[in-house]
Amino acid sequence: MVKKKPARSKVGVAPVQMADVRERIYATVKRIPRGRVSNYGAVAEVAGFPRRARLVGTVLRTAPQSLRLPWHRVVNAQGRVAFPAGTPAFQKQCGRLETEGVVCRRGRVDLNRFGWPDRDRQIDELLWGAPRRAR
DNA sequence: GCCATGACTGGCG
DNA sequence: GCGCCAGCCATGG
Repeated sequence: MVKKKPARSKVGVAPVQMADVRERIYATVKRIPRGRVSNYGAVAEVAGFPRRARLVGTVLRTAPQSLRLPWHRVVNAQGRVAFPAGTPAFQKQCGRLETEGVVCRRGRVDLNRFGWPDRDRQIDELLWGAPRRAR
């Protein structure tokens, strides 16, 4: 069976208030444990806004520095740093992750190992019957 | 108020 | 692994 469309339509997406959205996203990002990483889609979902990954990016980009958010713990769904390789932000993010024990090679991290929440790993176990250690 | 932009994502070649 | 594309949508000029 061919899944035709990813159905990325507005259907099923609840309307939200940005003030509330920001609060929740800030809180969610703060909840990411040290030494773990999450991705935009996951943060959005945990915060209660499924399919709003891009919104997380926007919120983080416009977040005041004074909040001291652990934004470096958020990467994209491919487990890669969202900034272009070589940029200051890229290097800073990668560096901070390594400081926390997250292996960041060429802007890439292993979500199976460091991903938060653990849903991905659980899916992996469902598929393979046993935890697979990524390298 | 319109329009381009982007810290996204998943599918496909 | 990489690039391109379509869909989505808040932000900023």
